[in-house]
Amino acid sequence: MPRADARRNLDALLEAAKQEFAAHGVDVPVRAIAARAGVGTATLYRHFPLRSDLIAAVFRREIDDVTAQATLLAQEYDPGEALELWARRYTQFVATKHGLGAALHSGDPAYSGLREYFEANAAPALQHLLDAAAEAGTIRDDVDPLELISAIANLSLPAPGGGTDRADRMVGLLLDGLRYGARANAR
Amino acid sequence: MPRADARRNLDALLEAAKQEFAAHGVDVPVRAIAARAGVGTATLYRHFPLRSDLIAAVFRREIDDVTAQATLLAQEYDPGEALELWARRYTQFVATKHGLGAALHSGDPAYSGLREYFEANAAPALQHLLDAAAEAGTIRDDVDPLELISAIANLSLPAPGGGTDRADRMVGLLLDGLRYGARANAR
DNA sequence: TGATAAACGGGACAGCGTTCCGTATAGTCG
DNA sequence: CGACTATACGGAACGCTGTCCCGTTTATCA
Repeated sequence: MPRADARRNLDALLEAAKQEFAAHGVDVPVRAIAARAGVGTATLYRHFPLRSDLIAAVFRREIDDVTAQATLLAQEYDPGEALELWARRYTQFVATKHGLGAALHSGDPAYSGLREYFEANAAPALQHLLDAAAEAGTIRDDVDPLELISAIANLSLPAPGGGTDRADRMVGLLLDGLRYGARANAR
Repeated sequence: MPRADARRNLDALLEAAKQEFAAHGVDVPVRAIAARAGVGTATLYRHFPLRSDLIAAVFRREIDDVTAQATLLAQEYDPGEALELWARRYTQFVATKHGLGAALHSGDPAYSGLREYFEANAAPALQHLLDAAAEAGTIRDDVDPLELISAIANLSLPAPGGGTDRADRMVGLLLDGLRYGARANAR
């Protein structure tokens, strides 16, 4: 069992990192995170040997949030509606967390674990939404959740030019594509 | 008129940077680029006041290459074929130049000029291909080249998991989507 | 309460982007 | 052809980064 202060500091670091990332991006210096958490840099590095480990841990938390929302929406809304709502939130999620997409696509092996975690958790949650909607007949049933989630993520990458309008339009188009073959089971 | 040695060094720097970027990614140290070019770091910084300026200059060159290929293909192939071929090469281009997509989407104002250059040059070249193909009746005529080029780029971002298979499949799907409404002019 | 393993803070180190400044040289003019 | 000068040069210096080290503090438990 870890010492109580160690656990306190770990929580403080995760929270401080989340705030600093939101305020100044993932490139914020580690010292700033440690300072906000009220600990020394060595304490940070004891819990997260690499800077990327801390980033991964924070994003893992946020992936958990998104996953949880999927199952929540599935319980409270009609299948088709739940899928639509979740896609919208996911778009917002990716567009907001500026570093996430970049980290997942960086190819840096430091984030391969994060990618696997993402695929292992978010994909099944989406699969559940897709299955329910397909059974209700509102969408086609031949889409791979991993490819769909990846496509949504790519389309949601923040375009420096404008707001999230473009992403919303593209994702809407994608969802219409899902509805296109509903019940028809056409290739 | 600039001094002859200055121009020589500028060319050497661009070539060295291109090679270093290809070999070690865009995060390669400035000193390594200067060393390969056989100049001091100050010389590099005199020509490119910011590191990002050098990156932008190299990518500008490569954007020129892609743009030139579009007009070249338009002369040598049927409209539909030229579009297909160019899309394939563009996919390869984005997938290979690991830093390009990240730079264009980073939101870093240092690259906003690069983005504008890209849009000002590549988009018209693609527009030309699209117009020709639309006139030949092989594709629909209601697509914005900027959105299409952006979508292709996003779908072509290298997926850390596998090769370019996924990107090829997604882009192929997109092109099929273009062909879908050909001559029908259906919304 | 005192022993001790666990955890701590902050300074040290190497490497990065960027700047400074004394030196060398390409281009020009007598 | 040779000297003069603006231009360009190299490399050391600076500040900041991620990461590591080590002497000190503290939570835990007999």
